[in-house]
Amino acid sequence: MTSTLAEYRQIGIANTLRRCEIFADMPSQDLSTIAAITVVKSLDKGQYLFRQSDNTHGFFVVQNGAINMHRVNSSGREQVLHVFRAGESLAEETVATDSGYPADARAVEDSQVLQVQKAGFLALVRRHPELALKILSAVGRQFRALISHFDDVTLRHVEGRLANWLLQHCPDRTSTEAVTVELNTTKRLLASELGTVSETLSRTLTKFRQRRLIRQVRKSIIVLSPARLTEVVEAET
Amino acid sequence: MTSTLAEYRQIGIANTLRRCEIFADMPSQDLSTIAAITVVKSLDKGQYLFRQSDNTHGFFVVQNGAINMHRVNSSGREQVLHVFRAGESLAEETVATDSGYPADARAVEDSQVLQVQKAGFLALVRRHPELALKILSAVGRQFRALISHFDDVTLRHVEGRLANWLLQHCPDRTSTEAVTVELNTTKRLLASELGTVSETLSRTLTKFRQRRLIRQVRKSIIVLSPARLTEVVEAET
DNA sequence: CGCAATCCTTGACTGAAGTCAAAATACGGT
DNA sequence: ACCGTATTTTGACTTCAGTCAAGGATTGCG
Repeated sequence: MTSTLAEYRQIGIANTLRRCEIFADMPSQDLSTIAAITVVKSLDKGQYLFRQSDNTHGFFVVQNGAINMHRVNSSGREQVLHVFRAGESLAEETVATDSGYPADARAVEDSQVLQVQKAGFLALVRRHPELALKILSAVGRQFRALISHFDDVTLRHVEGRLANWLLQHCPDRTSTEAVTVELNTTKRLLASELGTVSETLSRTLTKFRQRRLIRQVRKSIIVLSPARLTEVVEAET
Repeated sequence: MTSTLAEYRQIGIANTLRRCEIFADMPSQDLSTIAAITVVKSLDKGQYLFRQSDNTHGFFVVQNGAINMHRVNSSGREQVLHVFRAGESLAEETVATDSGYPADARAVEDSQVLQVQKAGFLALVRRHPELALKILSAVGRQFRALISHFDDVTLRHVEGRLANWLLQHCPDRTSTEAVTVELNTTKRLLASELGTVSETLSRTLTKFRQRRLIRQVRKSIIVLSPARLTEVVEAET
């Protein structure tokens, strides 16, 4: 009876892991080995998954919800590094060092995350070297994503960033067909993902509306012509 | 005769590698295996080591000189990610993927770098899994450094960044003894490392001079009291 | 030594975007 | 439907830092 419950738990975990790029093409039996060293954490909205100063005990895979990784300055202003959603992994680079987490991470919705525990994972890596390469490639992805976000924030204006964000939610950036983008977060959160504040986001959306680039209905944004928005991104000084 | 030359080359390479954290505590014989898959590249000042779109063939260790890794926006403005100097390694995360380099890299002084070739290195990793963990920990370091630089640039003012940079070149941040920091680069380059332009750096140095925090003699900056500079960093709004 | 080229400094101006405040709108719970 | 709370929008203002321009200082080279 207990063993059946444990098996279910394992299968559930394995299914989530499979949705993550690191584990996507891993044989099922290896996956259950990983599942065995994994624990589920439930977080309420607003609760911290980790803080920069915490000791590290593994890395995480988001099962559902959203985890905001960020840094805070002394006056309380927050810089969002990334918002991780279902299937994304975070803090993988901590498995090889004892230097703490790279930033703070907080649930911005009620969330469930899997924690793949460091000790067990390291033991596994020693037996399966390809696993280290998988992690390395995941960390590389994060690294490139971070750089892209970095130069987005430092090298472009809010207009360009927003246009880009909208385009990432369009199936085809070159089409001239209207596309509806659902905004399933608050604008405040979107603003901070874009590295700005809600007032500026609001004003920028207004500009786009006036230029007939978008139309807004409640929490839906209708991109009237992805192609014209693409021009905005490229025309950026 | 030729074999003697080859041996010398190997030894020279091995000595450089040893100065890099990744290879610091590696047995000499493993190091020569690495040296065997390593080539030396000489770059003139201004010459590119790689561009973002290039195919990747390995990662690099700086032997001497300085390599500026950066991104450029459409109007030509550059955001420096890091300036790598002797003993530092870069682009390690490319060994596990085929996604190109994360940014552009250019020599800002005449430089020599070692290129550890990808194919050979990957073969080695399969035989020595700990090597993958070494690389992973190096990439983790880069990742954290990049995040720190990111929030420095987005979350602090030039004043705080400069103060911090000066303090990193002081043996003791809390001392009240004057310390001389040698500026062995142009101010333009320092400005871009700090994520600003030379005019702003110049003005900020002037402010510090007026507040009697520093004194300038040619290319030397005398920090009159590291402790007082530390206050500047912490007082940052 | 002297001149050109680069680098650095200073001033005046500009602009993007953050802050504060207040009004307007949306939303959940009873 | 109604009320209280949270979110969004708008306006007025501020500020940091970038740009442009011009003058001064350094440096290296012939």
